[in-house]
Amino acid sequence: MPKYSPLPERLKAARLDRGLTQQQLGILLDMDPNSASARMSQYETGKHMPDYDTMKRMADELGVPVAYFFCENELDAQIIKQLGALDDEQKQALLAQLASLKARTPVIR
Amino acid sequence: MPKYSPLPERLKAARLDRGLTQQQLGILLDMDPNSASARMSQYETGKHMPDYDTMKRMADELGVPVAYFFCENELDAQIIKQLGALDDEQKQALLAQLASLKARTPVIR
DNA sequence: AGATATACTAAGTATTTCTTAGATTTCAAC
DNA sequence: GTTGAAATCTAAGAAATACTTAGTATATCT
Repeated sequence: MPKYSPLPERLKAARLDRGLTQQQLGILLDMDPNSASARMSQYETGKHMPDYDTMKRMADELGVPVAYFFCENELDAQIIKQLGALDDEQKQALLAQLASLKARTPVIR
Repeated sequence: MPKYSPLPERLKAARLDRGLTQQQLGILLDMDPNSASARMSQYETGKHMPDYDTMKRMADELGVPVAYFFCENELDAQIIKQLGALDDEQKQALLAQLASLKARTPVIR
């Protein structure tokens, strides 16, 4: 029974970017230090799924949006990760651009 | 005990966009018709959280990425929903634009 | 008011995650 | 290539959560 979710690979990538061990990250998320390692491993191997509150703490600690964990391909993942760096004004401009984009390619002026 | 997640409001918005009742959507997702209504209601009221496989079927049926359910504000939600309409080439261009964007506002040329 | 469609909820059952206690893997130093 | 330590992983019972059932509540017609 292969219960797929993209979270394991996204979580691992974001954790390694920060140079943290599974246990270190778990402890930063206020997990019991005795179970932090096991839990984080279960998440990264896809054995178990964290609840939303845990995902939110992970995301905040790792500097990505929660939505990042649910991107099924690397391209979407990179884009959504970059979104976190934009302010609302920039997001508004981007949205307007996307809305008006039906066949054109976005470019920087 | 307020266990927040953005999924309920996103799910409801996407479902209503499609003009479906909770039960209709549940049945489209292959749920037992006898429990489809109760389950969908529990998701939309935030009582329970669906597993990934269920979220994936919801997303496909409603025409949004799974990541859409995890956007905490309307702006991010709209942007991520629009992302689904882009092909890989357009996404690559967008990513390049975001990567080089540190203070500038994106525009269409 | 009555009928119907839609949404919601309590409670028990079923299923999943979390904790515990270790086993396995990785890897640097010797 | 063996040792030791750090990191990751895993089985199984305890704890928590979702799913099913059966029904209640709410809204909208006629």
